[in-house]
Amino acid sequence: MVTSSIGDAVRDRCAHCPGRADSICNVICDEDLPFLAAESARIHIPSGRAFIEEGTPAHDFYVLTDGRVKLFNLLPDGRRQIAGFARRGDFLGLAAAKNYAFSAEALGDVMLCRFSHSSIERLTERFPRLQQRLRDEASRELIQMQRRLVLLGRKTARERLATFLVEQSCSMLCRKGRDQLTVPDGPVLVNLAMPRTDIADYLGLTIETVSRTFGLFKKERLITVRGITGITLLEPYRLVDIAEGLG
Amino acid sequence: MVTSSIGDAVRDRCAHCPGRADSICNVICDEDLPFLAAESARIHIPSGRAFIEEGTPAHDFYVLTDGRVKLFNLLPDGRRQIAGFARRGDFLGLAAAKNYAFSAEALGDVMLCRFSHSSIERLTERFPRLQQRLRDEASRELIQMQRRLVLLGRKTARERLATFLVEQSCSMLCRKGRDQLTVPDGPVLVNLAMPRTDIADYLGLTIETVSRTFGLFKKERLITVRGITGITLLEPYRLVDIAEGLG
DNA sequence: CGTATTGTTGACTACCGTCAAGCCCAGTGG
DNA sequence: CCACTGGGCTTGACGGTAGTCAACAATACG
Repeated sequence: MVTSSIGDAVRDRCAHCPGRADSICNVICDEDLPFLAAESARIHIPSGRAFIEEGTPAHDFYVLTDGRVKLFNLLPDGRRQIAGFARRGDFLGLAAAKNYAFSAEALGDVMLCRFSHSSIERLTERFPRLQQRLRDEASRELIQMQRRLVLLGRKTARERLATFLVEQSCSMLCRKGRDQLTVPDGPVLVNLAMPRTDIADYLGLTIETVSRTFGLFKKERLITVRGITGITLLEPYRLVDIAEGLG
Repeated sequence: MVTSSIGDAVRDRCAHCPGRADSICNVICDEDLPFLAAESARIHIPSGRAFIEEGTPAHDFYVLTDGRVKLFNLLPDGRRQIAGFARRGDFLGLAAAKNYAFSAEALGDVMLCRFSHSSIERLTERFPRLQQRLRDEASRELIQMQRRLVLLGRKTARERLATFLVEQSCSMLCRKGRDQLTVPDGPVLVNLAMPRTDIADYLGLTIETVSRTFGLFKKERLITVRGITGITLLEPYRLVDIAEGLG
């Protein structure tokens, strides 16, 4: 594959995983692509389909190459907690021992790259840097988890929704930047692209509370809403303050 | 070091980290102990002392060789969320990128083994199995985190405290078994060994709610309390049901 | 255009948080 | 030995935030 810049070279290295520049496949040299291809399989998941079920034997890892995925846990009576949303380039399956510790469902159409655990073993043997990448991925997730614990354990509904909006806007603006809550001074358009039930189950609230809190934000001129999923953050910095409990 | 059984051999392998049989040091062969010793430092932390502060540059990993540690995050106004409690054999510092994503404080006297990041690099180069161990450690933590999200996002105060008690009893009974909520049929004695504020901040509740819920459990003959920290679970299986939302 | 699904709004409720008083117990000093 | 003190825990009264239930509106879809 001929490329003109380092950025492109990295991005285009793997035909299976064209996502993030630091995606799993990009620790691998060009000449090894056939080896990589032999160890993975491309999979298409239609919208709404679950493809990992909590408690089932964990045989595979996945790299999300296109679309979005929600990861969640259920209580026996049906209460649901969404642990997070995965995006293009994300690695799925680290939160598993013998069995998966979560369920995963496509949010819209999804393309995945599947690697069996034994494939990953072979790949890490051949590409030691991959081990490091996996550890970094796990660290990144652990950091996010800590923030989510604070959100669910100690924040009010208002703070939770503000956190969510800022988080979403960060992840839209820049893939790498979503780990810190930095936003521009001016208005930001965010496309939530998920129903209210998902927002509620992610924030540990009910859809009614989510709806009411959106209403408050509108009334306070913090956001404007276009349709259902199109949200414009009018004063992102104020939302950041609210998210941190300073608003 | 002369040992009589495989179990002892594994346990005694590392003079620094005598904890779990699968502790970080035990991927290392006997003859390499001097190398390991050169890469780590033993540290004593007195009760109540904080030794990792959220947001500070992350230079080191730690292995907890004795005592207990609480890991937590703070909001600017002082609200605290305890993310978890580390025990002998646990690995600390994976939830960090450039900076630590959490603070850590000794719960009672603590002995640590400190490894700089560069030490870990050298160690993983020399002992590739260590990479695998670190990944496993991260996976284990991620699995726990998922359960904690459900607890904080979707469980009632009653369910949270029941979960906590079962969790604690599991971790007391068997170091490895704490990932599943299996308890004996008969009464179990649990020593909480932490103040109510810590329980509250771990469960996302107030100390008053924790206290009241303990009171309810007593009244329902689910537990008996000796002093402040000595709890006997009279019907562990019923507590498990409550923890899962079935009680 | 009609139906179904999803979202919004309102009235009411309940769980848990807040505030305050009192308790228990350990440690201290008279 | 006992009173005193202080910190952590418990208990009670009250209030607020978010949940529940229900009706209605908006949107999607055939």
